[in-house]
Amino acid sequence: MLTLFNTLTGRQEVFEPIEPNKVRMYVCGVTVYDYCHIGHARSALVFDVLRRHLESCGYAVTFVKNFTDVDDKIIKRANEQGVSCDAVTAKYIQAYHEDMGRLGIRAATEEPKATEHIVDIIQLTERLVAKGLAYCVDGDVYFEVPKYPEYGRLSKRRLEDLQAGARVDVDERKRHPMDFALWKSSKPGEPAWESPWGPGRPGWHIECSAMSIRHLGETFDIHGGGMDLIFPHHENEIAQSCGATGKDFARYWVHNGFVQVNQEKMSKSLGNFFTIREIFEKSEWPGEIMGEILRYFLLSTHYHGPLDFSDQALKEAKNALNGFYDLFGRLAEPGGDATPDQSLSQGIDRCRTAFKAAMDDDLNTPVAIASLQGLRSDANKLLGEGLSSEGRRQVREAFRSLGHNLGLFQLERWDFNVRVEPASAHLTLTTFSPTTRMEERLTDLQIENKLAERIEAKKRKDFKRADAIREELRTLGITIEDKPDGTSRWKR
RNA sequence: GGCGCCGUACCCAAGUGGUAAGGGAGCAGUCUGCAAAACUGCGAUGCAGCGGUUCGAACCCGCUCGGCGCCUCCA
Repeated sequence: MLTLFNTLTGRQEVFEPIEPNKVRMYVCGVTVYDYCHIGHARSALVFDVLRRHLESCGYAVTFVKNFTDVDDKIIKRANEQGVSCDAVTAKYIQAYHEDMGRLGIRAATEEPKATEHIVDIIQLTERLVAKGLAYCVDGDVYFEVPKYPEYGRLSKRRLEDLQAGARVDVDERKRHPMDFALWKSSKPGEPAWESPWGPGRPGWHIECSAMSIRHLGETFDIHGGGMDLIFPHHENEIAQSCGATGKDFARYWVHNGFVQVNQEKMSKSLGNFFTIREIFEKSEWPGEIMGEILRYFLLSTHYHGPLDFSDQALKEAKNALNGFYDLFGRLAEPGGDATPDQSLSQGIDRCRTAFKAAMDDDLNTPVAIASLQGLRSDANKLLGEGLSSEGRRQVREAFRSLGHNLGLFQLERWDFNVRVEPASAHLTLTTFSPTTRMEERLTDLQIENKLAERIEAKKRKDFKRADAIREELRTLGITIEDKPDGTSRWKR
């Protein structure tokens, strides 16, 4: 039984979908005017994992994640670069898919764009005007916040408190300082669509209301996004949607915590943010592995809390992952013919049960990972006692199927232990220097040949030569492990 | 000024009333020609501090200290 922390009620609640066996979920995506940073990655990953878990619980999940492709920042960026807004948004939407794809984040069921829903947005705005909840001034349309008495319910704020803290110059044409734009008249050169109020473009909040209603209906199950969206964005979405439909909007509101650097929120103004592609580009590990490391790192903390990003944290994630793939490597080697031990199936069952319980408990991924570590430990012990081929297959399969819920353990091969120089251990925005360049790497065949030579040397008891070969490979980032039967295995 | 979050061992991190999961790093041992990996053992008498409630608190209440976020675009 899945429970989720619901921001709306401020407590963890049992999840019950509106329609049995079906879940409709909307998550606020990104404004496409720049490359995504690791904070975007965390949010995308959290909801990717939520979706995977819902599916593993047997729900048919309709997952909608939008792109905001009309916005002040996009216009600014287009002007700076002397290109059209379309060019800007197309570029960063593609980059989004590339970056998230490298993290193993699956595409949503629907990924609507604001510009494709102008009609829906205008119609929703008209409904609000007709109901007297919105008004038009000089071609702009504003939502009149005091007309919606529930305003502040999600963010637990009172209208009076908000006014006291207002630090922004208030547009005098607005009836109330907190009123927000549904529709903005366009200046010359800006993207514009015809509307009952003249040429203009949508405000930020209205698009999510329009798109979620279009794709999921007026009331749906889960609405998610980063913590910073609670106010004002989600608060405004609720006001618009409920105001227009008179019905409940989303039933469960799920928000993920921030990625921080040195205990501070990553932000452009502080200059302490890392884009996803920069992390991949500067990584000393191959892309597939870096993706899994990042994923493991991002899931090693509960989604609701803050998460500090650092070079060391990444390295710890990588070390932890090494242990798993080390095991998988051994599991891939042939074992005996015996029927798998009973303790094996008990170990796997124990892990499955613990894993499910952790995920059901508000997506407690750190505990879910701990359950996998427990199975790793069990499997290593069984391996020491001589696990059969069938047993090995079963263990690997358990890791693969459970790991699938987190997007982990799907790789066939894991070239790890690429050497890292201590000097590059500080991730100061520009470091991440690879020690072993790809072109310097030995091919598998070259390594096998070296290994064969070393085994010969060992047979001759020429340990000096054997050690020299091992040292030679070690400097190239290859680690050799001798097995009891006289043969060796290697890894990067 | 208002609203809210956080503070658990060297590091990361679970735990929301019943006596501190897990991982990483470290140390010791087993194994090994030597290693590596694996396995075994060691590691918070205490959960920022001080009070209070309770048979019992990291968990509840109060105060203090420290850090952070939101109230403006923001995952």
